[in-house]
Amino acid sequence: MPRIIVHIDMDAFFASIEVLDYPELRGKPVIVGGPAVRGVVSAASYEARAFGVHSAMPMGEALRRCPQAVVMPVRGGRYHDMSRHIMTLLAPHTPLLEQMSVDEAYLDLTHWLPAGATGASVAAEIQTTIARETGLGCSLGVATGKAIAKMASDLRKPRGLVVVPPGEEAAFLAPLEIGKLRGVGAATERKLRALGVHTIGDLARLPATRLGGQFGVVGPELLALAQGRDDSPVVPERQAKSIGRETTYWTDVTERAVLERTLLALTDDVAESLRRHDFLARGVTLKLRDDAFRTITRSTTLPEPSDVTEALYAAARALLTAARWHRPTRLIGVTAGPLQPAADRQFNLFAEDDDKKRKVAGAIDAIKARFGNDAITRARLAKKE
DNA sequence: TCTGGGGTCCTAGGACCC
DNA sequence: TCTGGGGTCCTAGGACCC
Repeated sequence: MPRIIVHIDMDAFFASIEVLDYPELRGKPVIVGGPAVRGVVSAASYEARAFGVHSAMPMGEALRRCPQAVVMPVRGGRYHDMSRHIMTLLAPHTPLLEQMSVDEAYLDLTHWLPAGATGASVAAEIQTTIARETGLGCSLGVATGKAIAKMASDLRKPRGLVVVPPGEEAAFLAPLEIGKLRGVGAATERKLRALGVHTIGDLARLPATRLGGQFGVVGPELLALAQGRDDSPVVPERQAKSIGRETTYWTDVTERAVLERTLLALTDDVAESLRRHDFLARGVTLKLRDDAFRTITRSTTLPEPSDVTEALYAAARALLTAARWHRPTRLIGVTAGPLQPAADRQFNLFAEDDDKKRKVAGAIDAIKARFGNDAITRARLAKKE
């Protein structure tokens, strides 16, 4: 029996929420994004897209293309709240609901269709419900697999609904540009075009032997997808594997003390997130990017899995020292991972010190939860008045 | 044009063990 | 004296996605 997978993708999500909250923006080109210097576009309204503005574009370029655009800062908390509301509207349709990001989800309706309903009718109902309950538009794709449903939802934005009937997957995909295939980014697109592959249909017709070894395991996977075979499952709850924080400076930094201070603040944030989600990290990765956009990472395994700032920061700082990094720095970041549930914490004679720090950290977390993040901070991070 | 911040997965070499 | 082969873990980098 063919599966019935629905992909839902909110239309210009961040920008649409800004228009919702500030109705005077309706009909205007709206860009949600970071600062004009070193910022990028997070979302653009369709009016802004008409000028060639799209997400991930450097802000300077976006404003050159559309000087009259209204630029709004990113309000992550607001989008997150809206996302949760939308998921509660999707949940009644199936227990097999996989949230992919703040504005995207998959539903597997194969065994959850009400009598007399079809994938298309449920998708249409979802679109209507979301518009009524939130005032926001979304596009949907219905197909026998996730990747194909996603490509379908992408085809007629905004407020589209595209159904790919079972058996018509390959025909649906064939005319699309090769770069539209999920898993084909800039690098793979370049290599495929060099082989004369310009559309998904070109790839589907390519003899497997012509792919050779240059695409690794993804080669056969891309070929299968191009031919319409798409059987990855909808997985409701995925285990997080890492938690990280990074920041780009307004201007490059060379002072070691500044790098360390930022690293401590980022690590503090990561540790708090670990505790909030009941995870222990087995390792730490430091990330640095220089003024020429060259990025390096350095990672290490912790002596004991941990969720306290002191242990994570000691490791991150040691990595910074060992990296012998003296370049002008534009970005610094720290990631904790791989993760394990805190319930797996081993009794350890040497972990008593950690245990005290965890109790202090837990008390601080509680104060932040009650009075806000600014209520308490480390002496080393306190702003000098 | 001058490139954010949050992630996942794959590759490849070397260490280490049996 | 010079040498196998498999398995697993660790680390660094890169491709990709939203």
